[in-house]
Amino acid sequence: MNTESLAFATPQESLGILLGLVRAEIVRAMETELAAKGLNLSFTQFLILKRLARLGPMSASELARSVELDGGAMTRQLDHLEGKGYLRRCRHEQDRRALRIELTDAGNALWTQLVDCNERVLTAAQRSLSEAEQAQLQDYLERVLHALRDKS
Amino acid sequence: MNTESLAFATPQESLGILLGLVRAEIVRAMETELAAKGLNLSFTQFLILKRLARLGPMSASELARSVELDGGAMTRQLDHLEGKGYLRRCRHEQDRRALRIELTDAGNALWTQLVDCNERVLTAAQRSLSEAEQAQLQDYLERVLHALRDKS
DNA sequence: AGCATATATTTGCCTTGACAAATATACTTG
DNA sequence: CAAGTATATTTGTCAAGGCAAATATATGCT
Repeated sequence: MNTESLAFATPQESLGILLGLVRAEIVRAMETELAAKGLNLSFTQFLILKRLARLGPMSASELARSVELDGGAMTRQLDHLEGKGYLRRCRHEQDRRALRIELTDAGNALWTQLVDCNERVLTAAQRSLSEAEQAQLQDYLERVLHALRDKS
Repeated sequence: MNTESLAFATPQESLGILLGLVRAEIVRAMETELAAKGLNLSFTQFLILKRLARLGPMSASELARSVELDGGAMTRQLDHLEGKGYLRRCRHEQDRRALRIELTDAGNALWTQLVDCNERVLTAAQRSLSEAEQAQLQDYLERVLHALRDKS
């Protein structure tokens, strides 16, 4: 180039941008890991599977809320994941409006692979932070989140 | 509800999700602030204007890289912002392929309003963190970012 | 100079996610 | 119980962004 106005990188970013950059890198890294295993999953799909694996069966809207995904978008992701055979839409016993989304055996099997990817990426991302610092980072982020949500 | 399986909130989220949640809240808050001032700007557009105001004129692709936005998407955002009269596409003196994007007077005037919104949102977001903690959060995030980028 | 390669911008195509409307149930109150 | 309101899921529509192809320049090498 010429003017050498290095606009890239991260020169004292404001929080909003910085968060976006970090998140984008994590998403990218995760999807790369997944692709390396021959898995064709988006980060969103990974999150959905993670929730189900961690918290067990739940309704589509609970799932949507927990991942901050729109209900409509969730319906379509469920279509994909059900199509791939990783989960099942069952009837909800107490509420006939709702579904009970549960992992299939294939879904559970898949999860064991995903744990791995997840682990590797998070470890790599935080490798320059001590255990204490990692905990602190998490704490700070949670406090920021609460501050934004409770506009008290 | 029934089962009370509180899947919402933020019970020990992994970094990826947490970052997404925080960022989403910041974006939401910023756009709300903007709308409150009668401004119809997306967070992305805000970022573009911010870059130009802070770093001065630069090419479209420098701008795109610095906001982590795809080149094609940038072209379209520039269309919008130029249409609203906030910026101008000029010829780049040294490189006839490139553009020199610069703020118009209206764009600079707008920026003085945006600084305000930006300030308010970031202050609110970090209000439960001390100055020292805010700096530390920034530092941690930058370290994570570097760790992810330099896969050394 | 001639050619191959790299970069800047634009455009077309496609996917994702937000929002709103439609439908089916649930819940709440008079 | 009936009416009104709230919630769950699905579908249509739209805007935003990623990717690839097209075009115009630049740059580097021979």
